[in-house]
Amino acid sequence: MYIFAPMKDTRRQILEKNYEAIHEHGFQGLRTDQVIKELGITKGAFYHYFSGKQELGYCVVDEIIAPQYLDHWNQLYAYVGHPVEGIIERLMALRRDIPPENIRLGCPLNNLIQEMAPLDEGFQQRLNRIARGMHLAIHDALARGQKARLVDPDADPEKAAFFVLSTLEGAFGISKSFQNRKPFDASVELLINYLRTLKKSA
Amino acid sequence: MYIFAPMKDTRRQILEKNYEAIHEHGFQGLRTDQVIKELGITKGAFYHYFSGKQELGYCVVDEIIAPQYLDHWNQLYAYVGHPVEGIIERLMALRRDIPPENIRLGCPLNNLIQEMAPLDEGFQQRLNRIARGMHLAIHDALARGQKARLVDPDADPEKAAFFVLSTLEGAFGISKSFQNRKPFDASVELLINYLRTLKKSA
DNA sequence: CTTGACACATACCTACAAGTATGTATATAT
DNA sequence: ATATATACATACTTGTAGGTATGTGTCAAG
Repeated sequence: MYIFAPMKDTRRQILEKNYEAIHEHGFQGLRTDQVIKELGITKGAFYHYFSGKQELGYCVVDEIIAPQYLDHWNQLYAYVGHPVEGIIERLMALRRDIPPENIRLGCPLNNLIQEMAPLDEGFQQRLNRIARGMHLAIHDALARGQKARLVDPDADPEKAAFFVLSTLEGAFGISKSFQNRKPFDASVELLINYLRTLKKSA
Repeated sequence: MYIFAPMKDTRRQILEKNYEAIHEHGFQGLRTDQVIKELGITKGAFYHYFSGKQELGYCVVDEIIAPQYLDHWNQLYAYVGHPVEGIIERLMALRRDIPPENIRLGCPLNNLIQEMAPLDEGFQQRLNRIARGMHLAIHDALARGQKARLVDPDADPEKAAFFVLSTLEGAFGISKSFQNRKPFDASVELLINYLRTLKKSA
């Protein structure tokens, strides 16, 4: 399968550099020629792999952003132990591994949602598919916990999952505004406190 | 002071239409000529009142967005009663009065922060001034509550205020992604539950 | 009554960013 | 050996968004 190596390489490079540029300037602010220059390639290469800017954007979402987020949260399904602790562990992993870049530039997923969701149906659907995947993973974890009588039966897994998502994405946004990770850390900390209250005190 | 009436009118119209357009397309996606056309005016009028697109953006933030948010949250200082109930009341007012438009298009403040904060120092400072104002109002309410022994003394007003802001802005973002107000309502509901736990059970 | 400031209107300019058309080297299949 | 597909490179086109330059009507003050 050597044959496909060079193709995948160039295409992947285009995707990744554009991903970074989108993270920095947003999709509307993305200048494809600029990225092409930085990569030391030409328009020929770009338009050989992508029909245009829009399709490139879709591919960045599908092939770079979606796997990142879904892989992270789908690890909940493999977590052994109290489901609530699983969610907490995912949040702590996030807080631990967050690059300073993401404080300055925010969460790539959140950024794109805020910018593109109302403007482009294709973005909207792709981005919401990711959000739904994250919501489902958290929802399922809590529901499993309830079945196993490990989670407060009065809790509403759907609402709680929305709450977690909102606070998490909001935490990125507020930290970006303050250019400081304190808001992020504080929000995640209090979110974790809330999650602990869902553990059945039995 | 009749003299300034016609001036203020046109300028205000330009500001408000552009505010709406920014809400819809973002600042980078804003097409000033388009708005000029819709208003039935010409470039002469626009550039008479604003030196360019950037200054227009700054004025929209300062003269439309900032007052909206700061007026809302500064009402906390006038609230008589339990400070935590004051915050809850502000959240419920928000949930009650939120136009469907803001579910589709998101929170104008949050949108601009995510889009412009890392791109333009002027936006960053102006937008963060608003966020700091909101944070301060909530922080002060909780601190007053602690002084009056109405709020759990172990609570951290600064962190709690960040938590409220994160969840609230995040709730807008997630609802925008789902094109549905359920995530917003759920997040605000659980946030209110959390705030009640801060009331001293004395 | 005229002079200057204000509040616009009209016409023009131009830089850029997206996209297109076409050429070419290499490799693979037949 | 030749045809065909791949993987790019080069040069060109084109719409447009932001901005400029300049003209004009009105009004108030001196």
